[in-house]
Amino acid sequence: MTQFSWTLQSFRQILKSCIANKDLLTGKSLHTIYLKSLIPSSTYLSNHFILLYSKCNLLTTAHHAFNQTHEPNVFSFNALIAAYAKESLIHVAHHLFDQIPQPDLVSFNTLINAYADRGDTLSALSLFGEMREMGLVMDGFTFSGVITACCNHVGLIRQLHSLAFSSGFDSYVSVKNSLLTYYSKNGILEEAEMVFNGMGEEVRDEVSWNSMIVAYGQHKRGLKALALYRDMVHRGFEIDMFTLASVLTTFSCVEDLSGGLQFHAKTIKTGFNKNRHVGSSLIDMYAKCGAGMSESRKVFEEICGSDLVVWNTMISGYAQNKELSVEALECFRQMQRAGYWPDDCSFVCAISACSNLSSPSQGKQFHGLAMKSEIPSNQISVNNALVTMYSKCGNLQDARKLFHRMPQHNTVTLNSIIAGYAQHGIGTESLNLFEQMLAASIAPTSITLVSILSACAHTGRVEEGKKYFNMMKDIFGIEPEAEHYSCMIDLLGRAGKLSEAERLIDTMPFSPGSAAWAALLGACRKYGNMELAEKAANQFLQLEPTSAVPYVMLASMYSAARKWEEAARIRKLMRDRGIRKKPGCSWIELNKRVHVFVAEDNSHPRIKEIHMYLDEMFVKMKRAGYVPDVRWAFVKDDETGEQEKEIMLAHHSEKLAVAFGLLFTKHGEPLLVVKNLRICGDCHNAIKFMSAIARRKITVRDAYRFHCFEDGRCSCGDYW
DNA sequence: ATAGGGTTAG
Repeated sequence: MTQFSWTLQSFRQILKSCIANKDLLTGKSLHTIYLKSLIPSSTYLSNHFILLYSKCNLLTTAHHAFNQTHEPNVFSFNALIAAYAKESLIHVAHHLFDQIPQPDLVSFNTLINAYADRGDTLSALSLFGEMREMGLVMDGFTFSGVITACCNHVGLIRQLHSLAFSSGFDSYVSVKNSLLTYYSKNGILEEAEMVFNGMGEEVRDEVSWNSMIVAYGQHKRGLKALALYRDMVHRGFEIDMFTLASVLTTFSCVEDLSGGLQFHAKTIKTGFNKNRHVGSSLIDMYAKCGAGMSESRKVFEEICGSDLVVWNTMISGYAQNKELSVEALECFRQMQRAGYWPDDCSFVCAISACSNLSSPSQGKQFHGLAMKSEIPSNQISVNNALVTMYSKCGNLQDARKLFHRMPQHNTVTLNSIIAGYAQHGIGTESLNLFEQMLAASIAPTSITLVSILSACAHTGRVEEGKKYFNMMKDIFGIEPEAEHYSCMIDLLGRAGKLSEAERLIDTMPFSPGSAAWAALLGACRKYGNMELAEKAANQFLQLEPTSAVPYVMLASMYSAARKWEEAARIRKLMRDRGIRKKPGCSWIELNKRVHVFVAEDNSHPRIKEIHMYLDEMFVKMKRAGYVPDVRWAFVKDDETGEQEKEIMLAHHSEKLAVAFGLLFTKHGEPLLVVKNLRICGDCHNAIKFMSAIARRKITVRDAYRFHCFEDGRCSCGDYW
């Protein structure tokens, strides 16, 4: 008898260590021995086999072990429910839950947490209600789980807060910590602070401190976050990878590269730079603080055993540095080759890279791949990225189709489609959707307003723009930011209301940024207001001393006004200061390859044919009434003749790209050309003629909006 | 109970 009980006990002990070490091999042989042995079936042992298989992600085996359990108890059910919840098979988990004769606290907590993970607030809450009706005892885990499940609903969080208070559950630090976290995530820093301060020194633990650091970072309070970190060090708290990762995200949020560099050194000293969480925070920090991706890459290569999130951080870094979008897609493929399955996040980043590139063929490929991989939950963000992708690839029809087919919309979905219509100059649709949004009581965000105001600006809707701008603070509760003011200055200036635009810039509640002055400068150019242009250019230069934009603008304005000496003076100034015009660059996709053209650059292999084609085209265009507008030729010296200027114009990158497209695609096929800067005025006129002569639909996406040329007309109605 | 990745504008 003693012999036998010793065996059972040794079984228990070995099995426990197998679970702790995820030692499947030993565990499985133990299981075989157990089944064949004469040991009477023990529910306790069976349950631990279920746990083992669940921990090793062997769901089917775990279920099989459950079926072999002679008298499954609540513990057996709970173990299996946790296994299914881990695999996101919540329906099965709930079905099992329903079969438990008397679910206990752990059963409820497990299922509530599973629903919280999926963001299913309603199901979590109904379980919580059931518990209360049954009078079942709760604990801190129950509350933390329900709070997590309500993470997007401030109202519910407040209610849970007061319930926790009245029932005494707020004495659990974990409950306070999750309240703090979710108040902050919902944008209410004050309440998070109140929870943190209300805890008092003796209650706060590392989790509270780390959570509060993250909260300050999320609200761009970099100094506060750092002060808190120093306080932690001062008080002798252990600085672990949680703290380091939390502080690093703060640097990303406030784009503080020098602070980030200092912390990088700290992570190397402690060896945490090789940790996945800390490492990906470092990668993200470098990517977001404008250090380019070379630093990120170095960190990436030092991480011990990367995982999906680390890869996604790299992909997203490349995609966010827009000019590295090709590298983003390359990184996605590297990840696949390394054996990782892309998740929704990987797809969002890759699709966004396709939007940056205006590469419809690759975008479509990712669309298909995402559909095939049946991404669980959060499909909505993949679809949002796709809506933008189709729109930015000039295919508003498909963007709209997808929008209507989507099973669910959120604010980002609406922002995306509203922006799509705005960029295509279809102001009516943007405003319609916005009104629908308001009617459905969906709160617009600051980004929605940027899109709406720019939709008004692109289509000359001055009164509506003013109306919405004035509603921002009082009706929508959105404080106008620099971007909104720039839109308004653009809106007014473009409509010829220059003095009103100037008044707005002078009466802004904070000092205007470079974008505001650039908008005013653009308007001055359109209306030939030299005096105001000088002022705007000077202000702009103070903020961005290395930019070529104001020089180029002023020089061309002086030339247009036939003030040659002034134009020459500006060009000399620019030369003397060593400032160079950012080269215009256009690209077009053909047979899944991107062809890039730079003005005056003859490196494309087919450039001879392109020039010949353009020569012939110009003859036809001039016959149809095209007159080259040499004001748009940016000459470097002052002796350039008219003839030479015309040739320079003819070699602008957008004309080269369009000509290439016309030459090498099937007749009738629409073209999409993308330009890094704003389209030039002469090209805008020329492409109208080209669209009529070649009978093609030609879409040009510039840095600002879409121009869709057809039959000699542009969709912008020449209002740009 | 805390830490790493995402979509929208300009």
